[in-house]
Amino acid sequence: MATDGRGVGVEAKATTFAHESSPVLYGADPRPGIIAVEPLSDRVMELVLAGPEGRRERIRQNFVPGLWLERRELLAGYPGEVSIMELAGDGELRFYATASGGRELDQLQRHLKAESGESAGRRQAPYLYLGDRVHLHLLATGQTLFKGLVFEDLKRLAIDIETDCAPGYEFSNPERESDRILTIAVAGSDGFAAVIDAGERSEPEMLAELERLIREHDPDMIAGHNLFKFDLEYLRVRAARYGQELRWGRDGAPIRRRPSRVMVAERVLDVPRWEARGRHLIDTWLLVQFYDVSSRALESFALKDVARHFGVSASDRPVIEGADVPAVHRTDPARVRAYNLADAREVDRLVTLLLPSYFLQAQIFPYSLQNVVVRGNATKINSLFVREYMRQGHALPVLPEITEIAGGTTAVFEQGIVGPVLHADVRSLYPSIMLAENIRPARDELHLLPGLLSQLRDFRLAARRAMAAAATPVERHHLDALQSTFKILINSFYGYLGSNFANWADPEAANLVTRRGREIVSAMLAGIRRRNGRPIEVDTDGVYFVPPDPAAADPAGADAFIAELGGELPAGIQVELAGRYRAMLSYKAKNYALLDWEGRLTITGSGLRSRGVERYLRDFLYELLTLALAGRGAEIPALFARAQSRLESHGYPIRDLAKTETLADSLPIYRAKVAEGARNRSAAYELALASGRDLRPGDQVSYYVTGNSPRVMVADAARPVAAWDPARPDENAAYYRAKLKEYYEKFAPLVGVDLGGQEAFAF
DNA sequence: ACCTGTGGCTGATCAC
DNA sequence: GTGATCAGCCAC
Repeated sequence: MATDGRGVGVEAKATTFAHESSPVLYGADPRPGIIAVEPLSDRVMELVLAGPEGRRERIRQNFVPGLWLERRELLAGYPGEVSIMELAGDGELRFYATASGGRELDQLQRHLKAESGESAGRRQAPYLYLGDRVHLHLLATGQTLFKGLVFEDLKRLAIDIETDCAPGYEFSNPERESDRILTIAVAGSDGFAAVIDAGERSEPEMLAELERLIREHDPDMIAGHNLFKFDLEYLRVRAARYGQELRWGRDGAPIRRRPSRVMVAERVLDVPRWEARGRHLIDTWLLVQFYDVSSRALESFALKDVARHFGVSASDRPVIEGADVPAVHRTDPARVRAYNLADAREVDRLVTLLLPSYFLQAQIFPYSLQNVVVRGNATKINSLFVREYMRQGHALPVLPEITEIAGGTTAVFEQGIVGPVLHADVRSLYPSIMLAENIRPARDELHLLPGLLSQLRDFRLAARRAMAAAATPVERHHLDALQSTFKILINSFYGYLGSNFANWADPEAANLVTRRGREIVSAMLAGIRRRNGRPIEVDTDGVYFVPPDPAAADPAGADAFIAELGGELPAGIQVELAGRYRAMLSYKAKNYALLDWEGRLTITGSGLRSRGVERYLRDFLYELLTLALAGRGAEIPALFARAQSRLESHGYPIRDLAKTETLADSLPIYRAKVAEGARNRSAAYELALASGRDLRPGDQVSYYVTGNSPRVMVADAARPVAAWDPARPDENAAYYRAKLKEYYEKFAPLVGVDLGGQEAFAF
């Protein structure tokens, strides 16, 4: 084995332009072809490198970890070996201390914690310790993963298992002897696919065969849907039955598991972390969680629903009407195999859709692929600052004090149905303000932020231009992934300024950005009004308004109107026409419905389309709004009557009546909060507790309401959807009818339907 | 040990 | 019944 990999040939395909040459963005070490970085021991890192003809080589590097200190005196009395370096500049963290190995660094950190009484990461801590060794090594060396490679250079293997379930139980449990693994399907990017079948092998033989396949195909990444919470755990527990481990590491090391939390927007998920040395483990369920933060379009996170959403359902999937498939055809081995293989193929297609953006980020940020996925954008941007300040021997500032930051303007000026409507939007409002006014963090002595931001903007423009000129669809796809990744980063810089846990955050600068934003939007509103337009609703960087005359609603007229508006705004601020609509229902702030000129309806806002609302109500509202905005309001009472009678005749599938909620607290914490009176009881948690399953934050519970009265305590009357029996439908029709009626009475008058007679007098 | 932000709406529960 | 509070979801 080589001791230094610089001579290793890399079959890298050149990307279209030289963005990777920016050391601040990509790190100062251009070493290409790094597939993975793994701690081999306390003092040695192992790099997996792309070699000729798809081969993989391994080299070793010294690992010299360090941490930052405010004062030398903190080291007083520390018995271990430390070498200390004084840094330039005004930052408080002005000493960098290196230890001889990982264990020694942890020991040093414990000393500092005891000495200062503060743990790392706390605002007052006089030191900065980073526990992620791969991160630290990449920071210190300026290396990043995947330079000079394209996504397709990585060898992928998708995996999925089907398991048995004892009669009378709703879920498989690996601890139950009978609930053995039925099949294991694998599908590789090299076209390889196979199903390991319980009909042909004993369970330990199946596990050994899987291990052999992994060794043979030697994938750089192993992916699965719910891999972390289900498949790996299931395989591990079954393997343990036979005294086996899952030796999936590149060097044959067993995979390791540890508990972990992942923050996805407002949610905290309990997801264990798994490591297979020298390979990346990818859970598409987790990728989908992050995707959904911006799309909010997924009905469920189950593989088949997600595959359908992305249009990647495997064509060879057996068609089964109605219910969940595994339960139906577990008894039919051929179907289990086919279904299982379809799952694995879908997983691989999801990986190719959702992972490339993270692949590109891993070329930039000094993190492992797994951590690039789970770390927040502000944390990742912080790492760029740390890396460059470190390279220049510059001191780091401590975390700023927390202050309140005011947000964007939100307002509704008119409610009800209006039209036609234009949507004017300031292009990249906050980044544009930051660039136009040269807003940067006060503590950024090296002036990194303005450079990074303008560089990213230029790279993005270059990528978009190259995209337009791309010779092949594959190249265009790469460039699109690149430009959209840059866009995500560009939009993260404002959030960075306001972040609570970033060394160069600057609440004053963040407040300046939002204040300018409010001023710009208010200037835009004034411009619309001066031209006799009617603003309907505004949110942060965009305005919906009725133009002054019908001609301005035409494409040409709208463009001209928007151009005039834009002409009045400060230099560097561009207004664009974000949409033209035939009609709009303005309901409340951040809540509206739009009908475009092709007759398509889009609904926006939690009050109108939350997944927390039962599907039958959402569908009813969708149809109601479609009729209302199309000028067919007279048909709405009949729509209501149809839905009412359908409820009476149990005509809705239970899925349409059910609510699905995501658990946010762990069950013990929920119980404690309820006991203290800190929160109310809630149906989802009560059912989770009653199920006896090990449900965690991030898991979902679907339930419906039983009983006869419209006024029931939901937390008591709820039953799991899986317990619903079509032969004896016990859903509370009175409850669901009352909810429908409330909805009707709330929205019908808003869209101009006269509730008439008794209904009207009921007020 | 980990963590980007503010603003807004609704339903369920519970105290009054 | 009413209002307060919490939790959950969503827009940007």
